[in-house]
Amino acid sequence: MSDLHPFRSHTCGALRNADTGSTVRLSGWVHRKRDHGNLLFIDLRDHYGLTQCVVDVSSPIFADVEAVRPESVVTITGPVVERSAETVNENLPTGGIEVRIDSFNVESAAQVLPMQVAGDAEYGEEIRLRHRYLDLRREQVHQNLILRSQIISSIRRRMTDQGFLEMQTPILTASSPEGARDYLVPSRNHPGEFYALPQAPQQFKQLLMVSGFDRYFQIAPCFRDEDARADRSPGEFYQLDFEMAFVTQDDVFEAIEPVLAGVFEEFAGDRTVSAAPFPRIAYADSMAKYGTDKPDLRNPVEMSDVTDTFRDSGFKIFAGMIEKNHKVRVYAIPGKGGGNRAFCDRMNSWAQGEGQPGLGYIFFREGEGAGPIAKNIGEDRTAALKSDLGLDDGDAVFFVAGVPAEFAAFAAAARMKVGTDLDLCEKNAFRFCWIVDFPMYERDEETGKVDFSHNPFSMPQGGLDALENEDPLSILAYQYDIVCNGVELSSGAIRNHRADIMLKAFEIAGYGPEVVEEKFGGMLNAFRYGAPPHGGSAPGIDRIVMLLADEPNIREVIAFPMNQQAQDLLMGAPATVDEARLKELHLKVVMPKIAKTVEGGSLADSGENG
RNA sequence: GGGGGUGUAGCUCAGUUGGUUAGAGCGCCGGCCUGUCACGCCGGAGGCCGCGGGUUCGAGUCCCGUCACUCCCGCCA
Repeated sequence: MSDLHPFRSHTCGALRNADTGSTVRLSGWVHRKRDHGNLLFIDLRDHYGLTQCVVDVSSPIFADVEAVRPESVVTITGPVVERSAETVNENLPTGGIEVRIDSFNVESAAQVLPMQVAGDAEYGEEIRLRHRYLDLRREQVHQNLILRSQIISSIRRRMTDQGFLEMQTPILTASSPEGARDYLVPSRNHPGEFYALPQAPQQFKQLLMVSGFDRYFQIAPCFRDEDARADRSPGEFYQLDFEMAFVTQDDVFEAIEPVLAGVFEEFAGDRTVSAAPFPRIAYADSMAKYGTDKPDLRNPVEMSDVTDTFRDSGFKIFAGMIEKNHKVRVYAIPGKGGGNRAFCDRMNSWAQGEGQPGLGYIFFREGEGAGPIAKNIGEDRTAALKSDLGLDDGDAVFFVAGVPAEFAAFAAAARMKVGTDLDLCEKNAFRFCWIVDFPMYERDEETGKVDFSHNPFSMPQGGLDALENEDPLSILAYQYDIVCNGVELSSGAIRNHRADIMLKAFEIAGYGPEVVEEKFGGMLNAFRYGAPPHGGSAPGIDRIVMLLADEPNIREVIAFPMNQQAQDLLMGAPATVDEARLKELHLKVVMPKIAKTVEGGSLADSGENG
């Protein structure tokens, strides 16, 4: 017995009937205790599994075992015993055997737990994050993190196999051009100056291309000081950041499609995955068909423009809108199998709940269209709609009208509502697509100013010539997103590698050369000494894991996430620091003045003594 | 910065029209139990009903404010 390892000869998932008779040592957490008074079972758990251990009252250590609390860490030594036929547990890989507890050592006793590890009770975010080490012992999150590790390994292998070099770029750096707020780090040696944590390694990876490395990737931490969402981790997240030299947009797609398709296939289980090449959808087409640039292609419903059907029609609301404003369009959302008044009414009241005046519809039965709109536009137009949209008796069609940019979000939601409520969506599938041909610029509706619609470092289609001679708002960029099941996994671009084109591109957005030189001078200069045409992308690692783990919240696939207020409840971050540290960093804290009404309506002084 | 939801025992939640002593399950403590695997049975402890104000004879419940958490919009690839 003394020749056994001090902690374990086997893991808790290892023992089988063939081990019967051997003396083993196991260490792990007390998962469950079943105390029968004179007979006691412990399910001992470690990373690898569960093993039932047993002791009865005849043993001198019975009282010790009886006293141990769940989640204490213990070491158990004893013989492996085959279970009798009636007591075999088919649900456990180790269920054919049990370990008789001959010696029992408590390595670390657990206090009463704030949350239980065994079982599948639901706990609030706050308690889970505050005691994340307990939460991470639980089956599901533990499995998610194993999956995350395997996915990242798989990605690394696939990228390396394709000739990409994994390289590291600085964490303490200067502000990058992503457009989000930076996290700043004060400099001790340079009073009044700050480093920024990278929002993405954007400029560095481009500089690596200028340096001649040809194919780079990194599982890159990215930092953005913006508010969180269920699918957006606060503060920091990881991207599969990659860049390639001497490539066209198609070359980038061909390089990354097999990586993503391969990773998804490897971990999809019985779910199906789009085969490469993924469909490529122009931004404008995506907005017209799906109302969004992140279409969920599991939903087969596609919208179409039926403005002409309503122009000068008897349905005066739409006809009037069309006449008044040439930008107004009417989109049809077909609903296969939704051709009954109950469903159409339900959609209509859903739309009202969304803040819309309602949702117009026609449904088809007994060879004709029913509902107020059908009556108003007449039989001929109704019949034409039916055949143009490929609808049959038993189907419905819904209409949204207005300026497309304004109703897109609602139309997209209505499309998804129709698809899910009529059970039209594909299940157990990952459907990828590329969204391409994003506009280079957009007009800010409030200021009227033309600005970059995406990353300012994208190459405009048509190059310098387009920038000099075309309406900026009509210029497209070599800018693309990859979308899976309605989740935007990444955006990327063929970059602008020419200083002259870049200066012109910024000029159109209202930034003079001095601004560009000041903010991006390093990269601009690099482009003046021979830069290869290059491009890349950066799929979000957390979102890939989230999709494959089938989790609705990104915090379920991150080991130690912050809460929605970007606080780490476990480590206590952010936190105040000593005055001495502030002084060293040449910082002085000015607290916000919070106007707080107290009894007499006077101001509290809580903000004054920071 | 804005909107919705939630806040009651260590945890998850119930709590009627405002009504007298605020409940359940899990956990915890004690007792019984030698084949359980969500063990079972009996008993017990445990409450600033988020906090502050108000209405009322009376507030977990109604009103105002505030804080926290969460989801969404803004923001953000």
